[in-house]
Amino acid sequence: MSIVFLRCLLTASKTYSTLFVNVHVNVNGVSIMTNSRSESVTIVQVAQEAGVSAQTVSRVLNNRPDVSAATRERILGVIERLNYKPNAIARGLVQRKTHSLGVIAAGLEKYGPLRTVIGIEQETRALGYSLLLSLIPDDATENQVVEALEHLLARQVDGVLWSAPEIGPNRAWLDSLLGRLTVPTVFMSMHPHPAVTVIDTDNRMGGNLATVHLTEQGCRRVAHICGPQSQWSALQRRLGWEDALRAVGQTPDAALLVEGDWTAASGYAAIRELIERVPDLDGVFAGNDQMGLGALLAASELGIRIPEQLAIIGYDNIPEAAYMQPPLSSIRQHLHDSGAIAVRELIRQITLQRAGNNSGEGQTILVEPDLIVRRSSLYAKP
Amino acid sequence: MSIVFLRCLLTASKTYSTLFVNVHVNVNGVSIMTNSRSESVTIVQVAQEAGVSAQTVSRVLNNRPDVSAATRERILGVIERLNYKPNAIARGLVQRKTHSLGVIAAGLEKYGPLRTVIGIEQETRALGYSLLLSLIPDDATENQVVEALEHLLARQVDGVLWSAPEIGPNRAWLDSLLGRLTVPTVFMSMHPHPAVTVIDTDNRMGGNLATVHLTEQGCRRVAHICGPQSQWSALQRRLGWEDALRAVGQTPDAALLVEGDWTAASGYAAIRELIERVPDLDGVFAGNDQMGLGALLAASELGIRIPEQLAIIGYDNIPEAAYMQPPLSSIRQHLHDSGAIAVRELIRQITLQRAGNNSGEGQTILVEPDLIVRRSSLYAKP
DNA sequence: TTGAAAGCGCTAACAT
DNA sequence: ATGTTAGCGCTTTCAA
Repeated sequence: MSIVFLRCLLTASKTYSTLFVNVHVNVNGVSIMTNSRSESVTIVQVAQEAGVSAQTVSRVLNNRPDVSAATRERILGVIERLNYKPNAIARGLVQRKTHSLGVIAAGLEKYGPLRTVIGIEQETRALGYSLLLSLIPDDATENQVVEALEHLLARQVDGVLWSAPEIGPNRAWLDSLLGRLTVPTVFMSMHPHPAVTVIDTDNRMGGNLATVHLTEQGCRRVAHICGPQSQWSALQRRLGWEDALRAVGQTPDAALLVEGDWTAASGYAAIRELIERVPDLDGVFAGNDQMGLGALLAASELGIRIPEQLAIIGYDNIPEAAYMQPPLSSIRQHLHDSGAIAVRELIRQITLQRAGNNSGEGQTILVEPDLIVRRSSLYAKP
Repeated sequence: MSIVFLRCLLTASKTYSTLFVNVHVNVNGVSIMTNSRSESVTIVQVAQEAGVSAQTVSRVLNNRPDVSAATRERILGVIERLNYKPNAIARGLVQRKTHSLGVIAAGLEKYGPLRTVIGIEQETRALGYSLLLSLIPDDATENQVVEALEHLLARQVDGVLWSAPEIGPNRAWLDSLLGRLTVPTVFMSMHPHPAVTVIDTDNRMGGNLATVHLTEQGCRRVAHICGPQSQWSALQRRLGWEDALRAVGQTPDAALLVEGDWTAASGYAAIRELIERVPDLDGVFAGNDQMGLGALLAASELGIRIPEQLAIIGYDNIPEAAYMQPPLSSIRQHLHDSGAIAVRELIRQITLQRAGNNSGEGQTILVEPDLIVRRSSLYAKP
């Protein structure tokens, strides 16, 4: 057994081949035979061993009723003894159904997309399906997207979960995509579209909840640090903010809006910008909690007391929000649930389609978020 | 198109079926035929269309040299025209190689495991493989683990990446697992073992780096908030802490050690505990940045100035660390790289095994972390 | 350079 | 209740 230590050379390019390898330690000649190249057991071998035809074994495997109890017992015994496991690939080929779903996701380093994918995975497995994961960059080119999709389709996934942010209002792009979707597909973030099913959280409602909360605290100049406006969810949150301002008779002011990129760094920069632009700023709705964190630090460095002078609320309700200084109010989404709902909806569509009931009609389901109040938003109206 | 709004009933159980459904809006009868149930194109159809046999098409698909340029061109044209995509399932069945890898992962809600999986996914796709994702709980039972594994193996993955924390020092459990691993497997976190390949970051070195940094700042009473000691990485970080204390002539004191569960909440609680136990505490090495965040808040609430009175360092170097109050020093790991390295190593082993060179010998590769100094650890020795 | 035959492991459809 | 036949879409092997 040898132990090798690697030190990454960060100034060089990021690929493995350019890593500086530093061998430190011992080789010792232990050699345990792990797994001999044993050919795996097939249904025919089980059948022979049990003295029946492969078909009968297949019936047992698929829990068909038309097998005598005695035969079933005997076959189950042989299966156990030979440690036989059905080959899902072969089964998928003949049934034209692989019992696998593909998910195209982006931005897993962010809380929302990640939780959604985790919810998707758990429901997928709970329902007996496998999940093929395909990650694309947030700003993926059409080529990258198509490649990721073709990859999943070549694997004969039974359905696709589209968990990447919609890129811009590019309807043409979407249409080209829809043409390639030869299997049922559910989108996780997308403007409602008559031909597609969308399961999402209600970002506009969430943005509204956050902003109304601030105005109710007495804030009169509420800014918004929004996410990239090319992304549907970020756009909706901003509209929710505007709705809330209009509800108190204000016209959303461009000076109150700064676009960030979801990172704490961008939230930090946004506050410095806003403070300069808007001297009487008294509330900030950050489009996510990371940007909220950056806002908290910037305010602290500028000597602004949160929440007495400036109320701040984030979005996502990440676990860390409760431990920021001060603890950050936020909007909780039910991402895990919406991932699970999407999987169920997708499998429902797969089943329907197989039964020939292909409606072709899209449905949009929006899961409602809720407000979590912590100290950062308890503005003390002067 | 209908839009449905869902409000989650959190007091009820978490399953979809118990969600309270609230239908708000419009149905409109747009019905676009998305994808007709077109049977997909097969190699035989391409062959007929091109006036050749299926084998010749196969040769073109697999870039075999023994096809005349003219025939190749013609076939490629037909493939393009019919929009033919080879069926990877059928190919996998006959070749006994699916070009897919399975990853068993846990704890994706934590930064480290997530980045590792992202690294794995990217390298997997870059090398032309698919990735099947199987998540298990951090404290998975043997049954859950076996089920997840069997699931992947039934799908005929060519190899497995084990990215779940080793649970306890249970060698018997590992042996039972190894017996089931009928395909090459690489572990991401595991004590070195002669029969398995392990790609990991050097957590002991990291723990040591963190602690040495604190002692070099002049801290004399350095506590450690460790992760669950049943997990290999947490255990190694603790040993690194002990190494560093011994290096300055101290004997690690049980009073200086508190076990957390990686959450900010546990870091928060740990500081309150430590302050009570150790009045002259002057340094804390938190086993990850979330616990470090909790520690920062607790210290702040107790009126302890960081770093002047108490130096704190975390681990993982999450992006948010730079925006904590004060910015949190940390240990950066090259998780993305180690994920990528693991994939390469796994595919190497798959290739070797197919060539008959099954060494059966394990190798351990440790990627070295490095220290990131920010304000939280700049202790001012009294 | 190309084609015909066989078969990967399994199940659907029809036998009996 | 059980077996036989055929074939999913592709590649391998061998022959031409």
